[in-house]
Amino acid sequence: MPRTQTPFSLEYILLGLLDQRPMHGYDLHRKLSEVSGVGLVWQIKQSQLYALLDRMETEGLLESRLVTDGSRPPRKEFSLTGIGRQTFKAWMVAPVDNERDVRQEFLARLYFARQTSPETAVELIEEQICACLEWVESLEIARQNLSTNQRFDRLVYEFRLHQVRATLEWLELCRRSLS
Amino acid sequence: MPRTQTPFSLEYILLGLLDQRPMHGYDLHRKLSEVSGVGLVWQIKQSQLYALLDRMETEGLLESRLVTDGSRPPRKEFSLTGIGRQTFKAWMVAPVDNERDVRQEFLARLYFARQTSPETAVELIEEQICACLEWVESLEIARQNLSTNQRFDRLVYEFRLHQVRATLEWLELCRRSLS
DNA sequence: GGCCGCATGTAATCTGTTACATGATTCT
DNA sequence: AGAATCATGTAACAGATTACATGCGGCC
Repeated sequence: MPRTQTPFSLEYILLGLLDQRPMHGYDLHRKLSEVSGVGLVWQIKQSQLYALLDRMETEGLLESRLVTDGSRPPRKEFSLTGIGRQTFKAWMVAPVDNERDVRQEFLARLYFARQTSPETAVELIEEQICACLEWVESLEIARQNLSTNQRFDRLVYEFRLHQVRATLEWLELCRRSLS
Repeated sequence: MPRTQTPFSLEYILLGLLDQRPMHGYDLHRKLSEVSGVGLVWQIKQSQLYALLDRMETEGLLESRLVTDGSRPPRKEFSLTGIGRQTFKAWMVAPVDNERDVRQEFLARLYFARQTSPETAVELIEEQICACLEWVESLEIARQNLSTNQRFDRLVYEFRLHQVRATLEWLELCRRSLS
């Protein structure tokens, strides 16, 4: 059964982790609870995790097999299907289209892109730089169209410009660190 | 009946708008749909708005009276109670304690603080600057404690530092524009 | 006659959180 | 003996979004 909805961010994180190696729920939760790697930018609650894995399996993104290892509790090991892998790759190489998505979503994509290959990461970074430059441009236009009495609005646009410019500087830094 | 839970952000926005003058639901929605003022940093769906106003009234933050104006549909005009006003003021003057809350939550507080008085706004800004300086400090410590092979983690901390420093620069700019 | 603005809502659904249930094994 | 770790879940709820329902008055 093919899926109708597009997956949301957390689903891609799980796809990315399972693309590296098959894992069971507990493993995934541990990985996302670390204060390093993806765990630094995204966490998940155990209850949500198991529900999500179930749903992703019925949606055809994952497949599972039961692993019984001696005396330990049986584990349900998940791995990517073809569609799952394809869906993940497409997500990973695309830049985010909103400034507020840089903090979590872009960092997550970068995490996986870096593990794929330096070239993949550099390409992602460069596309994100392009997107940021467009944001700067439209923010500057919006700011210029304000009348002098809209002082608060000006502060808001100024804030966003500061944030995007800081993101741009950081992206340049990332690119340099990968060459 | 006194309320047990603390209100969340959107409730404060509504309190703030109703502190300026009593309004009915439709008015509030229009105000938050403008691409200027608070509407620039926070929006609300009509359905959520009416549900929220109901809840806030039963919680004792608001009171309402029916206004019938000739042939037009009757409106339910809301205004703040004493507790409502008190709750709002306490929220408005406090800095946010997480970097990701600057984008919406701090900007909203600043919007209302500026309308209260320049002094209120300056005080809020200065407290937020203090909070930012602490974030910078702990981010720098976290970054320094990384081993050289945790390159992704370093990028994450570097990103957050860039964002907080940009926020700091912008806050200084805000302060200057108010003196 | 039809559409837009005014004005108030209900119902269903989605993502995510909180709290709880269960049971085995390993560590102290 | 008791606590922590391994391992999988269920149930209830909260905040927010999407879609829909209703009805009046004024304008083109």
